[in-house]
Amino acid sequence: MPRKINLTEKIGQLRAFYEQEGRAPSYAEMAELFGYRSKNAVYGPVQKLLEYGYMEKSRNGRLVLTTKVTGSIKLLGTVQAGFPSPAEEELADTINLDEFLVARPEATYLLTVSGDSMIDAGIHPGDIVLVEKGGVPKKNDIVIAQVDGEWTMKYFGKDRTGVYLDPANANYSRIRPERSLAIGGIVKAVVRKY
Amino acid sequence: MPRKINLTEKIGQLRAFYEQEGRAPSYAEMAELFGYRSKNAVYGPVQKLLEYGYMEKSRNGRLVLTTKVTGSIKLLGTVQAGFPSPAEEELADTINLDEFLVARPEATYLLTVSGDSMIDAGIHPGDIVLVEKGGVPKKNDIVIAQVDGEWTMKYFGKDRTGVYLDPANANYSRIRPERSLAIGGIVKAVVRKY
DNA sequence: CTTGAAACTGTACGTTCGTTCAGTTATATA
DNA sequence: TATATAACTGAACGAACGTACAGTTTCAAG
Repeated sequence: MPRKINLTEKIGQLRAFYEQEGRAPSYAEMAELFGYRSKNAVYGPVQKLLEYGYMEKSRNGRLVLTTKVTGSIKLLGTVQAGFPSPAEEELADTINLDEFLVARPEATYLLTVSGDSMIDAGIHPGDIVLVEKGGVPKKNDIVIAQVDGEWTMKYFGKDRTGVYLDPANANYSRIRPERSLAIGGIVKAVVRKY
Repeated sequence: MPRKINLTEKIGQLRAFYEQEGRAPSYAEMAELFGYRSKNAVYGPVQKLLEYGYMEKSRNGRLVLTTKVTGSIKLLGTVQAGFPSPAEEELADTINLDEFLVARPEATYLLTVSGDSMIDAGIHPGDIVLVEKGGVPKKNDIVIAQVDGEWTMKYFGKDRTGVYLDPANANYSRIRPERSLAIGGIVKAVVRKY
């Protein structure tokens, strides 16, 4: 039987290297990083890392680290089921919030929320919304819209009469555009920072 | 007077390269990317890009792109003031949500919220919270805590009697740990994806 | 038009890159 | 203990790398 190679440890070392250098190590650097005396020795582990999606090969043969290594947030397997104990450490992939939240980077921008018209949807003043331009809004999507010249954030809706916009706040009421309606984008995510 | 070089265009080209290759281009690749016939010609622009923080030099002389290029969300200058028109395009740096939200990557993990005990704070079931371990909670911080053996998310508080935990839901009431209290972490951000 | 400064070209050099190959070492199973 | 298998070493190769330098082109100010 072949010897066992500890991938988890190497992933941690790659993570440390990336945090310092901002790039993937070369084969020679990996040899040093992993404690080999020959850079040829890393070909095995690299093959495994490629297979499991921790790195990819760029067009010129150079290696590139993926989100599973470069992401900044640990993804704990037990998160969903219960709360992980603070003692629980080690391994686990990392995730990148951008890739998680942003589908079309070139069409996405941020807005800081002002006003409380969507507060019953859990969107508070000061929150940040990720808005994606160019899509076609469906019923109950939250949209950024310019109604009769004024920008607002509302639930999108449509019926026989036409398009309407609903607030998520009992103090405001449904809006029906009289002259013009422009959709600035669809709200894809809300972020609140404490 | 020297000729003017268009940095904005080059940043866009770098962004496109990074999106495809997942790494920074070499000097030769930059020459091709920017339309120069000599890779020496890129030294000027690179100097500017370094100066303005769009790239950095790694230890071995290789270039590394920064968040301003690799980030996935456009940062529009006019966001705060009004809503940007969908037509508005071009330039502007990009931002990376991870760097924006996560201060200590090695101590941060994600939790999916279950239950409605924090709903009045705009934290709904299914939302994702970023939890940072190891800090000392202050009054009104939202914490993940294990009280008498059970994990909950609550507002943290302290008075003469000791530590207490407040829900953000009128249907629940203040909790005072009777036997044990363990702080699993402090909630640093809330993310909701639609 | 003249001129000077910067942008740009083309070439060269030593280093590091990814890759290959022959040979050695280590270890789990028989 | 013997042995097969994979891990690992060390050396070699052409290609690509970052850097340096001398020379040419470009363009705006005088």
